[in-house]
Amino acid sequence: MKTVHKEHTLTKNQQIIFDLIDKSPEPMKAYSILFNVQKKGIKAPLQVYRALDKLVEIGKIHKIESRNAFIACHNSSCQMANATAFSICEICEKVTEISSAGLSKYLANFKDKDGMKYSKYNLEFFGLCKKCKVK
Amino acid sequence: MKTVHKEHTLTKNQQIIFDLIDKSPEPMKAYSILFNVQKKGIKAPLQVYRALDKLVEIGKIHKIESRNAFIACHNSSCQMANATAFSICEICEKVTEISSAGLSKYLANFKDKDGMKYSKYNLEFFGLCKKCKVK
DNA sequence: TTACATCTTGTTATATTATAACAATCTAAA
DNA sequence: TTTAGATTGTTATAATATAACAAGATGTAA
Repeated sequence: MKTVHKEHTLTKNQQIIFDLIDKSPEPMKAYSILFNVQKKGIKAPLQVYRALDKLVEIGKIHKIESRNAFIACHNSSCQMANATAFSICEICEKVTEISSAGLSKYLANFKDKDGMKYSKYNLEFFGLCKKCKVK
Repeated sequence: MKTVHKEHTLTKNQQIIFDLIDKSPEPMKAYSILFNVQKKGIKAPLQVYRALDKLVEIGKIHKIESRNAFIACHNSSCQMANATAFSICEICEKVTEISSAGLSKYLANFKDKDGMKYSKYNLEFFGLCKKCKVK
């Protein structure tokens, strides 16, 4: 029941909700998650939001801010919690996490006009996915 | 009453709401905007959201997705509507629009692993602003 | 000018997303 | 085994956003 690393130990609710998001082919919204886990005893929005907050915090999932939806992290789990990039299809709403060493290096080293650096960022690209482009 | 370019002509509600946001030193939330324009006859959330939608569409304002708040565009107005970058202070919540030719060039030319390019994106950097860093 | 299409408005109601507050329970480590 | 801290369950409510529809304004073309 326990994993080796404490930082990855999920509580029951967290595990249930993570499993659901992880299996979903698309980002899930909080109340859709709630609906799906009610049969497992999670009945209230707060129970969902608390688990989501924690999962985001430890990097197991990410929030797609422009969609108010959540997806599981597949970039060697939890390392990318503070530096995320996604592509979002404006037609089918497919979301893909971008893992590009070049991009993350560029952004982590970016200095604004005051010379300030930022190790934490969220980038959302919008366009058409391959499938929708063809149509 | 009319400006030279039709695409910049604002309706009464749009103008009232844009002026308010433009004067604000910080991003404004929809219901705070509503509260502030009620004395000018804008009484319902939908009137605010409709104006906001239009102002975002034509690039006069931007939405800070992670904060559900809106700020006026100061990058030669409306040209940056589809390619936005901001720095956000995690303590005082100060938000600054980043206008960096290098950054926008890099992101506009970024290709994902499928070779796909995206002309539209939103980037939010998080950190501490100068003032909050000192404290 | 008139008539039409389109856009914008005003309004009520409601949907969706998220948090406050607090008592009870569980868990990990001393 | 006790105690501090995290997590849970629960009710209520706050904050953000859209649906639906009637009425009014505006541009344009005959």
